[in-house]
Amino acid sequence: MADTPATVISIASIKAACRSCTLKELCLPLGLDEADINALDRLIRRRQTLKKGQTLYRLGDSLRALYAIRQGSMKTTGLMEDGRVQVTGFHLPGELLGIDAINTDQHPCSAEALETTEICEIPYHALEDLALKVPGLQHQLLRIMSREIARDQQMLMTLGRMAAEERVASCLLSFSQRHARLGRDGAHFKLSMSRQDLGDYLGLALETVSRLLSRLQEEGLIEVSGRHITIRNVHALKSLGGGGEMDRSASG
Amino acid sequence: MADTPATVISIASIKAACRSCTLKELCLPLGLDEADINALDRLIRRRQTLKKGQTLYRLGDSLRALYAIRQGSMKTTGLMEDGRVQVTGFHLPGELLGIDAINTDQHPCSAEALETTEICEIPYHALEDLALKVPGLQHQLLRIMSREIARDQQMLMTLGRMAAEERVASCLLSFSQRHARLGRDGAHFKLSMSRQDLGDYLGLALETVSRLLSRLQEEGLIEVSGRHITIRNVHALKSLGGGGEMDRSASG
DNA sequence: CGAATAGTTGAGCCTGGTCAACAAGAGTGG
DNA sequence: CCACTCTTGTTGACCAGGCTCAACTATTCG
Repeated sequence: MADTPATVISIASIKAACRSCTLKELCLPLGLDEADINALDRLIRRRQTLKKGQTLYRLGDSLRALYAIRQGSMKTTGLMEDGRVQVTGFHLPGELLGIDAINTDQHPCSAEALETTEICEIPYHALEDLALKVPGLQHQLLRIMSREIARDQQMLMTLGRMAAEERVASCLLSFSQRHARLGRDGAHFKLSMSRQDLGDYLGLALETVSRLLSRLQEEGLIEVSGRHITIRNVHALKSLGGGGEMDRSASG
Repeated sequence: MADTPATVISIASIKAACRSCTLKELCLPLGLDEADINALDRLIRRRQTLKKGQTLYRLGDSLRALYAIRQGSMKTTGLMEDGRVQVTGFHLPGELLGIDAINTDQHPCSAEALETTEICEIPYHALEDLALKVPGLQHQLLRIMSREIARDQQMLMTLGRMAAEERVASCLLSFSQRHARLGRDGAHFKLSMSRQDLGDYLGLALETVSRLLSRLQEEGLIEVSGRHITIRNVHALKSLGGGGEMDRSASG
């Protein structure tokens, strides 16, 4: 079985290559031509698989690479001295992690897999160098960072000005839209995070999240069965949650 | 008086030039050498002065330029359909506005002057082009955007997990630190925004902000006289507000 | 100087947090 | 495959932080 290593490597690298990745229109390669994607490909270190609960990096780690999610999901969390947690984001395939570390070369948050998750590792300094040579890549990188800023600011509004029920509705809509963009059913999905995680994301107690999911179900807007969510009335949900996280994203 | 236009223009452009700007170590020019700063200078459109209440751009405006604050202060605000407001940031000299618009080429928030404010306008597409040629500029741009993401995520923690008194303390510390970085007295400063603005930033009612400023004064941590704030006990304030907005900033 | 805006303080209420008990899944080993 | 345990989720009772409404005071601005 050790007689065809070249073939094995080649198959592996094709599988992981950006140019054959179904996510390339959602990820860094967006807008790049074949040659540029190949250049990007050369720089990407091959896949890494994390199991549920494993961390990709921790608060304070120095920045070595950015990470793109191929499959699965992650959460990023910030921490206060007294142990209070804020989930700063849930991340789905095609999304880029670690960009908040560029400023200080240290990660200001930790990233943990919510389920078995596959990751592409993109050495950061090489990426920056390549971005100088590939205008489309620089642009896409700036766009992704700008999108993250706009998303976070939308989240500031969610936390600062929305009532608890609105926050939960907004969050569900966001998941729904992001699932749909991945080509999945936006009306039915499974949450990969706990009620606690949702509460730490939405600035609510886990009991409140649970109660509000129940209430939204009673109101006929959704159906809940543990972590399985079915959207029953998108319109009513939107009138509560303000259209979800606005995500005038990379494809706009 | 119209007989020396050349001289007048020249003086004006020297005054506005990045290379002679006291803020260059806090702004885009950080880390650039003389030649690169000059290239950046050529691209910057000259100063514009906004009076209190004037807007630099509004939600939905298309992105033409980024803006650096030379003097004064601004707030950026997001809006919900029903009129609820979230202040997404207060901005002091040396800070860059508009980077959240890169993603969609449209500003997702409005920017309004809190007092008489001077602005440098940096045409965005020209800046992106220049960043391809000047590695230090690309890096600084990425850093500034990364810093904004880290700041916003810190703010998510403030809104999601801090009690009202902690939020106010954290906000005051942040102002204090940013004033100090501008070479001003970090222990005594004048707020340029109303209690309403602070509330819209911190996710609180304006009455709550007012009450908590009074309470912090009673507790001996600060002195308040209208918009004049004196920090009396930084340590106690930090133990409340968690060290202010972490701002391991551009100079790190 | 008067009007309008901004800030302070009080009273009462309500949303969402805390504490607690229980139920339902998920993972493990016999 | 089932029993046991541990984790996760649900629901209730009660409490309190912060919001709303309101009256009053202090500034700012014309």
